[in-house]
Amino acid sequence: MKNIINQVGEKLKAKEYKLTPQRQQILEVMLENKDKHLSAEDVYTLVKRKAPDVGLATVYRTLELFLEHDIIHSVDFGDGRKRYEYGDNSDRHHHHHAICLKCGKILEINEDLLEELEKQVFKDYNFVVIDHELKIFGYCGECKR
Amino acid sequence: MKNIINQVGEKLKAKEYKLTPQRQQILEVMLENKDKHLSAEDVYTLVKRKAPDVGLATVYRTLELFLEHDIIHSVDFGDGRKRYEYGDNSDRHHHHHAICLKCGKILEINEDLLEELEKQVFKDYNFVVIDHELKIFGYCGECKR
DNA sequence: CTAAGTGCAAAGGATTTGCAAAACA
DNA sequence: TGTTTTGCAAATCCTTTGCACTTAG
Repeated sequence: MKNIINQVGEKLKAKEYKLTPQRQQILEVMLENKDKHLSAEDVYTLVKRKAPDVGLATVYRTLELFLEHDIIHSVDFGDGRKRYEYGDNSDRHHHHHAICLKCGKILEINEDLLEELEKQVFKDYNFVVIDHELKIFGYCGECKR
Repeated sequence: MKNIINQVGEKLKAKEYKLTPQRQQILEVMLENKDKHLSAEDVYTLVKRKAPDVGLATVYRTLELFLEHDIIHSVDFGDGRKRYEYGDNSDRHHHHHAICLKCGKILEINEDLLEELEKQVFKDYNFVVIDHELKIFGYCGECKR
């Protein structure tokens, strides 16, 4: 993980940004929670545990910065807040979410099931697909009866 | 259209709700803009033209009511506000959006391209699909070069 | 040293809510 | 008449911004 932090540090430095302790802590939190979908508030709470002095505004500003540099990406489950995940957008192309309507659990669907569909959209609508975002709603194994 | 308004009126009355003039105006606006994706503010502006006295809160409350009764449904393009369309959720199942990254135009993709995918998600993840929502990002015919 | 980054508190935008007045059934 | 519904304004929630202070490089 140290490795990744350094890599990201280089990535930022290359673009005239500083890798401050706050940014590093926020990055660590994102790395430690790769599988979660953290809201800004969640990140704030987690970072506070390591560094009680960080401000919420810094968290927002840092997430925005990471977003611009494709260090993280954001998803929106329609619950009124953005959620963030470590990893760049190219991952997202092959990574969708199934949201359980009963327990709220979110499954990662890690296949790209939409290649065929993209071709079809191009053919039928003359629309060049760059990215897509798919949310699936239903019942997970535990909640269906 | 009168027809549809009456139908919806019955639908509401059957459930102990009243079809007030305000609600009727809001419904008319939704019907006159089937193809658009109106925000609450948009609806408010349009309704004001017919009935200058309606309040924004009433618009929000009415949209919420219509949503609960499957008269309209909502979509979220991630721009920080909900958007509303006439038609119930069963339409949505066969109705997706392609969003142009350059001009912002939104194309309706009116095919269900995801039947196969639903089967696969059930098989691979033991997840019963009730609904899905697909957003496609890219360049429309006019904007691609 | 000095531009970039920070924390705080205040501002912002979308949506919700409390409440007294108004209106449907 | 008795609930519902309304309009208004205030409140709320998430996010952004202004500003004086601090810090990384």
